[in-house]
Amino acid sequence: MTMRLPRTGAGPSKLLLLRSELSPRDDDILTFLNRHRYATTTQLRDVFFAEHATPTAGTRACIRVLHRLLHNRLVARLERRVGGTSRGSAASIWYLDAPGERLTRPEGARRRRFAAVSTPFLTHTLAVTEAHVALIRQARTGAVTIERIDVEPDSWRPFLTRAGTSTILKPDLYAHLATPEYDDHWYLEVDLGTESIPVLLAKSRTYAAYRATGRAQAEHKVFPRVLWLLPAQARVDRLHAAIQTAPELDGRLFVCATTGQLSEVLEDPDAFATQPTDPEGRRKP
DNA sequence: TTTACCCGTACGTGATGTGG
DNA sequence: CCACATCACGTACGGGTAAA
Repeated sequence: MTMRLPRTGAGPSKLLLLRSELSPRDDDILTFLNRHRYATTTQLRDVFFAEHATPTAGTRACIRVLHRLLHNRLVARLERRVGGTSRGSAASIWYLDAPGERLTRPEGARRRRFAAVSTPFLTHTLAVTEAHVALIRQARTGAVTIERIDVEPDSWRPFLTRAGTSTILKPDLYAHLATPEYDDHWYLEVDLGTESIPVLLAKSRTYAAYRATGRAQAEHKVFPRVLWLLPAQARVDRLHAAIQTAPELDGRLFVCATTGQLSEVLEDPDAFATQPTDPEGRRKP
């Protein structure tokens, strides 16, 4: 014989109450964290508190809001070094606590946990978040309009290669951007210099194989270009050369740049293309 | 009038980067 | 290797505003 015990902790009614107390901005912050898993205080400030008079004031407001969400157990905080023990700053890293994850979970989706991850995974995840934040900053200048951004796993596309192998294309980000002249479609790959050039070439071949299926062209009208974001110019040059000399890779598909060059790439993609003629991935509207 | 909240400035702390 | 500049995060504090 068993007895029913009353639920402890935050039950559904309490959660509904909390949801009604959240501002639209709170919802946006939680949704952003759900999509990206992790974000630093600065990243959240740049996305959600950019209208403040000064960055400092935005930071202050951002921290205040995050502390309120922290108090409600909607978000939690890692206090870890960004970029390892020797380099990086002591940024706070925010992620969804269990109630916050439940609140933002899409209908029918499985529960996800964000607390315990390896440092390399965390660093890469934050770098992807940073790329998205950089796109938002760029959009705020008026240079481009963000039509759509997909984060993993929404950016994933399972497919069969010509050899019949079941594969999944896994871009870190998919971005559809618009300028007055062009629609630009990008697959973004964020590299932190931790993988060998042959590994990057193998990933590049996956893009080539996916392109051969014609499915992305059907989805987007063009095949998006692949933008490799790399930590240093030397690595840009190495990957650039490796792609150019790989006979099975179409250089028109790939753009290599450092993370800091992202805005310049968006301004003039052809200047960074591995093979500048006959640009792929953009289409006149 | 009191309270709670929002905002911005000044400043301390701790870390990185640089030049000698 | 050290001194110094620089940067980012967070706290302290005070002004402003709207609701109770």
